[in-house]
Amino acid sequence: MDTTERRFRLRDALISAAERTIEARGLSGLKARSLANEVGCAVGAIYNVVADLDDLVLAVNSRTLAALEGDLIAAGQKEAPDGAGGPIDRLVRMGTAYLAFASAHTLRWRALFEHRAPEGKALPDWYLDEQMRLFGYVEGQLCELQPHLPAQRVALLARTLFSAVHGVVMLGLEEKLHAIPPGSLREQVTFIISSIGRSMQAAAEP
Amino acid sequence: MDTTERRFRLRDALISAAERTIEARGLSGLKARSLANEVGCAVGAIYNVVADLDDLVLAVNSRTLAALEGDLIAAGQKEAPDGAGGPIDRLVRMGTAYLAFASAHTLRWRALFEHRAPEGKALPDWYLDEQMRLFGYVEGQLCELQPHLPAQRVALLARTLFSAVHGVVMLGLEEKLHAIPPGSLREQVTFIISSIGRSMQAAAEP
DNA sequence: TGTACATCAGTGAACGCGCGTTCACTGATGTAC
DNA sequence: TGTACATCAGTGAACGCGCGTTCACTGATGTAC
Repeated sequence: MDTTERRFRLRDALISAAERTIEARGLSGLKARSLANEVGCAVGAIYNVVADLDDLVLAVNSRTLAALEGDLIAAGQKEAPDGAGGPIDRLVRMGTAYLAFASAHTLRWRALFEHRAPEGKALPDWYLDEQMRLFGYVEGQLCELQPHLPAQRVALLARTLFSAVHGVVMLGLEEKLHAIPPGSLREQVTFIISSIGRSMQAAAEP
Repeated sequence: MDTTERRFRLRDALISAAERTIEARGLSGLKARSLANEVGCAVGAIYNVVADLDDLVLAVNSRTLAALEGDLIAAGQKEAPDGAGGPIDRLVRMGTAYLAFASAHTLRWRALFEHRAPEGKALPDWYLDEQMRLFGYVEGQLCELQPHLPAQRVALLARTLFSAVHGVVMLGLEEKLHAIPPGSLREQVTFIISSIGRSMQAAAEP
């Protein structure tokens, strides 16, 4: 086996192990030693293949974003079962998919938001691009809803809509305050998206 | 000076110092040694008066909740300058007050949500009660909006509305993705509250 | 008022732990001849 | 094919740091007589 191939495999194994660990124990449960133990290498070996544990987290988050993106695209393209199929309907399905993803991979999803770039070192461009791409899908729907809105405006509305949904999902999945039954969480996500969506639509027809 | 008086003063000084520290450096910036240094006592003295650093954080959060509550009440009672004054209008003012509080005390406000009870030890009742009280104000407005809704339902809607606003404020104040100008953040908060509020109102008149 | 004693707030060095990262070393792999 | 050598992945003990918490001690304060 090639030497660069070995390196690649180790790196990949580390990312996967980190992914599993974060999924099971959360971002703060990620430790160099147990990671090495899991993939069956020495602690030092990690640093042959990765600059930092932070690097590893970034790689995991990148995978998570990609998976989330896949789900959102699928949800946006899927034809509505009940026949209704405007942009609002697609947004609702995307929101529901977001909730489903967050429910299924809570800790891994939370890691996306918990992770902070270590003081002074900025996030790499490719990572920011991935984030932007996700917002893009929401913006696409909003453009369809209100074709004559300036792009700047659309970007802001997309952020707002995303943030609102995100907030409901985030606090909803927190065990803290008396857990909400999953069914009503779904209902609430649907409710706020269609509320806000209709409101945006109404604003377009004065 | 009485000995219990001295204890009380030290405790109070510690809470205040912790409050200032959290406001300035965030929850993770709170250290026993620098705290002791700030109030001018030895590290050990802290533990005469407080069980834990966690205790201290709880006390600070309690104060923060009280301050926030004060602002929300004021905002809810204040008469609308433009004359409009239904429950939706009051909710909008409360949401704006929430945003203002979070902007003015970002790190202290964030500490409310970052803090986790240390594995196994639950939060004290009085703390949970304080949280509940805050939700109560939102529920009050919703009841006025839809008087015939069952209490359970109102509670859920209040949570949803709060979470949505919270999400917008939280992600809006994050520097991460290209800071949003404060003006448009305010506008967006107003927008989602009135969207959701109108939607709830409409649901009441079938 | 003075003296002896007990209490307990106050002290800060030291303990203990967790953990990321390094580094001198080893040994397998690949290359040159 | 065989031998000598160089490279570099792999090793894991050790370093270093941060930090919450403890604990043996000290000295001020309050109390009893």
